[in-house]
Amino acid sequence: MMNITFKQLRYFEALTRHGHFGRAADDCSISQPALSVQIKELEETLGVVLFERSARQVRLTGFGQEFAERVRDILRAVDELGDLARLAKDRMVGRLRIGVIPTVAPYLLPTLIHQLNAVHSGLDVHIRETLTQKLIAELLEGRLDTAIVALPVSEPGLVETALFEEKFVLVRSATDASAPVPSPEGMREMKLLLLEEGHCFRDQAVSFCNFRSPLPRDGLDGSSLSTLVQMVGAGIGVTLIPEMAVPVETRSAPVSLARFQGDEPSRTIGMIWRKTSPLAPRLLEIADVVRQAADQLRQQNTHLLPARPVSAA
Amino acid sequence: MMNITFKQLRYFEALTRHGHFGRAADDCSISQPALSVQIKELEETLGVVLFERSARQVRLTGFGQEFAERVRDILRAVDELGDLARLAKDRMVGRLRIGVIPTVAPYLLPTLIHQLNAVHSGLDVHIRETLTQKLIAELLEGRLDTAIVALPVSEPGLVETALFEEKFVLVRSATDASAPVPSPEGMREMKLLLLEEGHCFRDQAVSFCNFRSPLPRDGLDGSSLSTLVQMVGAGIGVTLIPEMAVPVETRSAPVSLARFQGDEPSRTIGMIWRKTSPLAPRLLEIADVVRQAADQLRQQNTHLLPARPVSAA
DNA sequence: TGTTCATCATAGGAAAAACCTATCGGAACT
DNA sequence: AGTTCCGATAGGTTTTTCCTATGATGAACA
Repeated sequence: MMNITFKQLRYFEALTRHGHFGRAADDCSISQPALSVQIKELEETLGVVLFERSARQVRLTGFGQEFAERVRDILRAVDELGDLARLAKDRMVGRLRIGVIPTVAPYLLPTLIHQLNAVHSGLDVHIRETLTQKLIAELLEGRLDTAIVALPVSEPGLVETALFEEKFVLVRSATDASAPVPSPEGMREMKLLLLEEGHCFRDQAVSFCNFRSPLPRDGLDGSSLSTLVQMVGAGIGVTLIPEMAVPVETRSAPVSLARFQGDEPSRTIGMIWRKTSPLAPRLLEIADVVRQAADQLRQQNTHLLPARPVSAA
Repeated sequence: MMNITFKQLRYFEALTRHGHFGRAADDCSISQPALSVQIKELEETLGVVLFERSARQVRLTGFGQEFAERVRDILRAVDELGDLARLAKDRMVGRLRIGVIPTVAPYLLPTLIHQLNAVHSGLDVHIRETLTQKLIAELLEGRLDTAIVALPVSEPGLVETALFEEKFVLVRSATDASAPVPSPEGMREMKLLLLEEGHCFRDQAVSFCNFRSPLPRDGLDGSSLSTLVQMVGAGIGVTLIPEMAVPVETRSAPVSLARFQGDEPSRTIGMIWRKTSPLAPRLLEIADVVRQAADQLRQQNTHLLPARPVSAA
């Protein structure tokens, strides 16, 4: 036997309102016979008569009344589906799950979240802070919509877009403030404090110093940039941090900052998401917001950063 | 633009369950392309992408998840419509509004309601007791499903079916118990107590006695059979009541009963409903139940009724 | 690195459903 | 009786849905 269709319920509802086949049909912009047939088919499908037709009027049966109440609820729910979609289409709406690496999150997020709320109010932002590898895994599993990491990630299945570049600065004990800035090679002679394994920033720092073989483990890896800077302030060694971390991390420790000469070390921060993500257009907009947030941060912080020494050239 | 259809929602729901176009299509007993097309059409109607398709898996988007929850609710509600109808079809169910005239209601209803509950449990019986004219009006307005009245009513738009016939018996003061039973003509010499205007039973009594002109109003019309019998017991006059009323009404008054000789007065009680009523088949069943109830009443009461005097013939 | 496999999308024609115009039939009003 | 109103029915047309066949793409495999 036939199935109940949505049209039938719409026609049924119109007929309950008008109590008249012709007028209900007009209301539905179809001919009267079309409506008659659909109502009849609905009744046959149900096996129950919904209307009592007399020459004078069309009236709901007892069952029809009960039926009509439920139908109204259903039609309203379906209309709401459309509304929901229309809203989701216009303003960006719903959950947006963003992953961020630990060496970026604490510095970028306050500004970023503020901007996101301003530009896309109604967006429900969820943040996940963890290492790049986990972010990529969660992204691929569909548990994140996008992630902010250091590029490149070169993961097939993901696309990446650059957001900004950030240079690394040298953090030394305050007492070393006037000492010459070492070259990358010179760094090898110094006690360089690094983040734990798994942080991409660790690898970036190591790569800059051209260490060839695995570093001797000395048990001094820090779990955050904050820890590293505190250790430097205690005179244990030197470290690198990204520009963006400067205002937050160097405020409360007796350290001095220095830029490198020549090619300064740096990394590119970017956004990644699944190639197949239907959010892609939205994510491009989000990426713009992130760029603006980073710009804003940079401008606020310029005065805190050390001037770049003029190269000897 | 297209409208959302139930098919689309059904297909959508299947796809959320299987996460695989081919298997979902199987589940819906259609081909994979048919399902693909419908899902795509749904997405286009909404203007929102519901699924993220990758080579490995088909996953709901954030919006899709929200959408899916609502869709599930809607589909369940639609299925319940079918269930509701199936129930209504099988056992007789829902409201049944019965009107009954006052000279029948008090005697028939206790037994009838009991029987109805026994035979059609789940039937929600509403009773309305009032005069025939009002019953007919309410029936025509659709505020009653059927009525139990004295036939004929001869109302175009209504059909009638006979239920049972009931004879009228004479109620006299207990002191008149051995007096001869008067003929219809003899009744005219006696003080006959009647119900108020509007009761069909009044007209039936008057008609039996062959009164030609309007009766002189003497302010003694009773509002119920019970009142009339009490008045008879007080020696004010005589009256007629239907057999069915005997057990209830003559228990507590000093009156005697007598049957008439020759053609006993009587009336036919029947059921009426709108010609157009879709309940007609059900009402025929109900009518049978009423007949059974009346039979049962008659059997219970035989011993209380006076024997019919042998005609002089 | 090319091949195969799995999976979803697209195309074109066929089947089914929905619709429209015209007409019938019954009830009510004149 | 004639007329009007209104819903049901019939026949043919348009629209929608579906199926088979095939394309396209990315993943797994050799």
